[in-house]
Amino acid sequence: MTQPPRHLPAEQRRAATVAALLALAAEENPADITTTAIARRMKLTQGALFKHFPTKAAMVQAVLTWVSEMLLKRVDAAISSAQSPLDALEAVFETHMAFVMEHPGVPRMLFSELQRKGNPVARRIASVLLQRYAERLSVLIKDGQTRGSIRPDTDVDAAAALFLGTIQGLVVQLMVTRDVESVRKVMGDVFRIYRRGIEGEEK
Amino acid sequence: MTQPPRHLPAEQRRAATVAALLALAAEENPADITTTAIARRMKLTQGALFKHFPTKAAMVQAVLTWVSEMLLKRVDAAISSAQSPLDALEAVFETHMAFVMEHPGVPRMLFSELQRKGNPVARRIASVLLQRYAERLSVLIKDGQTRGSIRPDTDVDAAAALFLGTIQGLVVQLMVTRDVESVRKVMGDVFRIYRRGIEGEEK
DNA sequence: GATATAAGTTAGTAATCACTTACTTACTAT
DNA sequence: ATAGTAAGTAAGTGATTACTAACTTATATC
Repeated sequence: MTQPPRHLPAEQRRAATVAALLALAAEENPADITTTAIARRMKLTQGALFKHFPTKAAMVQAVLTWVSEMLLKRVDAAISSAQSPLDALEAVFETHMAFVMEHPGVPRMLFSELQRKGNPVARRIASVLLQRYAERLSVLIKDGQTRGSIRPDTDVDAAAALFLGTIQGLVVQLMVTRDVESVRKVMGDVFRIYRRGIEGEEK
Repeated sequence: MTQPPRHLPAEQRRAATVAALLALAAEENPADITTTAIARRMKLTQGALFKHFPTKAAMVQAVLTWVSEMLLKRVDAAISSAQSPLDALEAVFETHMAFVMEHPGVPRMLFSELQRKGNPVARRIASVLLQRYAERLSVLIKDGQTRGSIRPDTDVDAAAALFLGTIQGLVVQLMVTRDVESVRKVMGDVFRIYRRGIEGEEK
């Protein structure tokens, strides 16, 4: 057992803080997480955190920035490796669900910050992420329509909103049951229904 | 202008507290709402609240109980007035969306409490609500399958999860944009995609 | 190996939280 | 009318919060 060294370079310590905050967000309401709890998780005193972040809000912002970059990177990779728009949508769905199941704190954190009144910087990061995500979905759906694999009368905004809804519904289920396996089992069927909902007449 | 009387019977005061808490939940993260804020909204001193509720948690529980009763009542009414399972699903969808748009604090409160570690009573109320809701959906979907209006190979749990997802996706959009009109405009199209996803071959 | 500095600890701060207590006001029943 | 009680106020309580200041330890550079 080699425990991590007491002293860590600033950048690594910041990364560790992001990880700790995200791990805690998986367990309790992000709004209830204290700086003391974050420090305890990192086996650090609370004051040490403020050598690396000016405020608690800055820690939250660091998490959201990390999530934004990570998620969009994975989503873009999924899109570019797919053959068709419908395949791309499925790949994005699977990538997103995998990311969420790896990091259950992610949707909770996002949701919590979107609800919040204060900390407009965090709200902005979260809402820009959703905007960019929706933009990519929009492109895929329109592309599918011109290729004929997606029904031309499908409303693009509705299809994008429902795509996020497929994930959200599963996330809610994950939050209630806290059972990753049951979600993993049903997620394929959920996407199949969505796919059928937007699919064109023939393959 | 007749302002409400300073002294209110206990039951009415409790109802007013539920309304105030729900109204505040529409504006900020439910976890950040203080008893002082609730009292201020009711034009009452903070101490007065504790004449009617033993703890703040009890206030939250009262809200969740109110939401549970109200939502299930409306959902059951929608189901019983519908002609077919698919119509019933659409009626439930519209009823639920109407309820959420009337009371934007509802999904936020539910979500917030489902995330929370403590207050297991509130968590239980919320999770029982979702359970009962899912049970009703399950009945409708199975009924539709025996009647042929819903594809027999549709996974019932997946269809129920995605039904909640249709609403969740719109709720998230509502939280981000805070624009009721744009949501109202797109919700019909969203349900149409869902319906198409589970529908049987012919009408 | 001395030294500068980055990283961490300890022990605070004021502000804010849920909740309480002692007292006052309004309503109701006799 | 008066007494009893329900409802509300004012001013607290200790606990907890994010954040800070003074001091200590570790690490890297020359």
